[in-house]
Order: sequence, then structure tokens, then C-alpha cells
Amino acid sequence: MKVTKRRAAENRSRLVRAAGKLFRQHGIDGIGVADIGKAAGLTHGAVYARFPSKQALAAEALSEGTKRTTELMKSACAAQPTIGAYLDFSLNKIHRDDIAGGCPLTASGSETARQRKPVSRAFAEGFENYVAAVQEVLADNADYATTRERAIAIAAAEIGTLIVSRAVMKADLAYSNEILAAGRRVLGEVGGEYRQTAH
Amino acid sequence: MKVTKRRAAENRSRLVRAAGKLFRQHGIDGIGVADIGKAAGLTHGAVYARFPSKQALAAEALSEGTKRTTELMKSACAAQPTIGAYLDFSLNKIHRDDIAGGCPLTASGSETARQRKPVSRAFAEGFENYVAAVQEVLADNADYATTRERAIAIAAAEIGTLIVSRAVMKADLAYSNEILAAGRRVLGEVGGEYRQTAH
DNA sequence: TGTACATCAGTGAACGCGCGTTCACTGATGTAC
DNA sequence: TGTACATCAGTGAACGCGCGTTCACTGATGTAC
Repeated sequence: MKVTKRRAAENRSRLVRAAGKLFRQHGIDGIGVADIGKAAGLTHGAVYARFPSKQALAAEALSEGTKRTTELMKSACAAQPTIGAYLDFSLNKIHRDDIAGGCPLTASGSETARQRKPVSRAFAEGFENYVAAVQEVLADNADYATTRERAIAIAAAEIGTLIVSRAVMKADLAYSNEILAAGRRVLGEVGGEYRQTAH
Repeated sequence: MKVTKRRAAENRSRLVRAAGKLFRQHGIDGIGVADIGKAAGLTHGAVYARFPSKQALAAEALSEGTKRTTELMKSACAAQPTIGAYLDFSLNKIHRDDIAGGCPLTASGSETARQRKPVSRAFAEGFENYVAAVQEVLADNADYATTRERAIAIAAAEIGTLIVSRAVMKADLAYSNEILAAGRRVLGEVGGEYRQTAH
């Protein structure tokens, strides 16, 4: 069952993308290696031919997923690099409703503290890249905190807002919308949105 | 093996508290019913004599845990009800390091979106109570958002900041500290801390 | 270009194990008399 | 207060199932000649 090198590379990246999607959807503990293999059109054995463990696959999937969403965010903000464009991209109902396709930092945030070091490292690197992209978009008008401090705080706050709005969704959709809107408004101010508009 | 009514009530609440602690520590999917029973000095059968399912126990544990931490927060802020006192209570290294004893909204945030409706309802009620307590502590100086909007945004942001600072901890402790400090500083401003000091 | 064969990507059976849940049972409690 | 017995909190064996991981094997690939 050997396969062309090209095909093998495709299989590997299909494995990583399938894992990312399923981890976001069901949690790292909530989906099995066999299902990930199957979703990529392979068996669980193929996973272990490429990755030493489920944890290693989780780390790579987290890394790939954050790169993907950070690039998406950058191109969404390319035309108008403002905090408003960033928040419209990140804090909206479509992103909230699409856990499987969304940001892995949000989907796996709480879980990551329970994973091993490589997953934590992938999270840290992914978050740092994300923060750097947020910083690009911030008005440089900090009078109480550096732009970096605000970029970190805004990125973490956005993740928290999405997590909470998703957590309450099944019980109370209106509340979920309220949380999203409040986050959007307040973080806009923190990022200098209204001050900028005022000029 | 019948037991006095008093003892039975004690066992039930010991079960809820043990479940809360273990769910925070290992995740809802990460710990078994048998281990929860054992931690309360009982067997898994005792769990099913009191709760219809693991999900029902998770909902009650989440509810109990948020009540506990909200009360703790209120009494920590009783002497000086300011955003600063609130942030000192919530966004510090001791709370970050104590997942087992900390806020269940933070420990189970990402997971909750994957649980059934009763868990989501417990999360929504717990978050709303927490928001109400945060609102008590906010300076009423909103010029761009209502106090309620800011209370919601701050509570969600605090949860996100703790989640991210915990997620990166194993890989990079200094980064974790930086995130905590940035959140502390920026959310203080959002809550009116520096403006208040300026008077 | 054609052939022989070493390589190695992927398969699938098997491993020991723990999961959530059910249920027949036990025996101390607490009530009825 | 003392006795008989119904109640029911908690036990533990058993259920079917899926988990992460290992490993002997397969057979197409791609290289050496």
C-alpha cells in the first residue's frame, strides 16, 4: 500500500486539517484517532505512521489552525486595517456558530491547560502571532497602556467573549447575542475605534 | 447500606463538590464517574442513585461552583468595591495556578459549548450572576457603553485572559505572566480604575 | 527503456484498559404499632 | 420505650463499547542496474 510521495504529503496534511476540525468540534478528548483517520480517508494506523502520538497531532493541528485563521484575519483587515474591521471579522454570529471552522485558540482554550507541553507551545506561538496581527490594526493612541499590552488584552478578551457566547448558546441565544454585542462595543473602544471616528 | 438523612444530604453535596473540583482539573470528558464517586468516599452507583446522568451532575457542579466563586469575589470586594479590588481577586497568579479551586466558567469555558442544554443553562445563570456582581463594582462613568455592557465585556475578557494565561503556562511562564499583567492593566482602565484615581 | 527488488506509506488485528449506565441486591434507618 | 418491618441510600458485578497504541504485514513506488 505504498503511495506516491506527493500523495503521502497530501495525506499528511489532510490528516492535520481533519484533526483540527474534529478537535475544534468535539474537543481533543472528545474524538478518537480512528475517526480522525477516517475523516482523512485513511485508517488510525496511518496516523501513527506520521505522528508519534495523538498529542503530537493535536499540537500540529493547533499550529496549522491558528496560522490559517491569523492569515484569514489579516486579509480581512488588509483593505481597512482598523480595530473595527478586526472585530467585525472575529466577533460575529457566523464565527460564533462555526466552531468547526473557527479559531482553535477559542475552541480549545480551556482544554489546552490540561494538555502536554507541545500543545501548550503551539498555543503560545499561535497566540503570539495573532497578537502581532492585532497590534498592526490598533490605533497608536495608548495613554494608559502600550499598544502591545492592548493587543494582548484585546486578543485574550476576544477569545473569552467568543467562548462565553458559545457556552450560553444552547440555553439562551438572545443572551449569547448580547454578550457578543457588548464585547464588540467595549473592545472597539479599547482599540481606539470611537476616538478614531471622532477625528 | 441505608444511611441517615443527614448523612445522605452530606454525601450528595460532597459528590457535587468533588465533581466540580475534578471537572475543573481534568475536564468533563477527562474524568470518570467512578473517580468522582471515589473522591467523595462512595462508589459510582451512588452517583446514579442521586443524578440521572453525568451531564446532570456536571450541570449541578457548574452551578454550585459559580455560586461559590461569585460569593468569594463579593466578599473579597466588600471592603473596597472597586474594579481594582475585583481584578486583584480574579486576575492573579494564585488564581491562575489553582484550576482545581478556581472559577468553573474559566476551567470549562470551551468545553461547555459541547455539552447538553442543562450544562449550558448552568453556565448562563452562573455567568449572569457573576456579571451582576461585577456591575456592582464598576464606576458609573460610561461614556461609550452602559455599565451592563462593560460588566459583560469585562467578565468575558477576564475569563479569556485566565484561559489564555493558563494555556501558555507549560510552554512559557513569563509569557503567561505578561498576559495576566496586560489584562489586569487594560481591564482596569475599561472599568474606570485610572479615571477614578484621577479625581 | 525494461527489469528486479528494496523501500516504506498505509492496513487492520490485537493489546489492555476505562468509560457511562443498569440493576439485583444489602442492610441500616426510621416509622408504625 | 420496645419491637417488627417497609423504605431506600448505597454497593458492586455486569453490559457493550470505544479508547490510544503497537506491530506484523501488504503491495505500490521508485531506484539501481
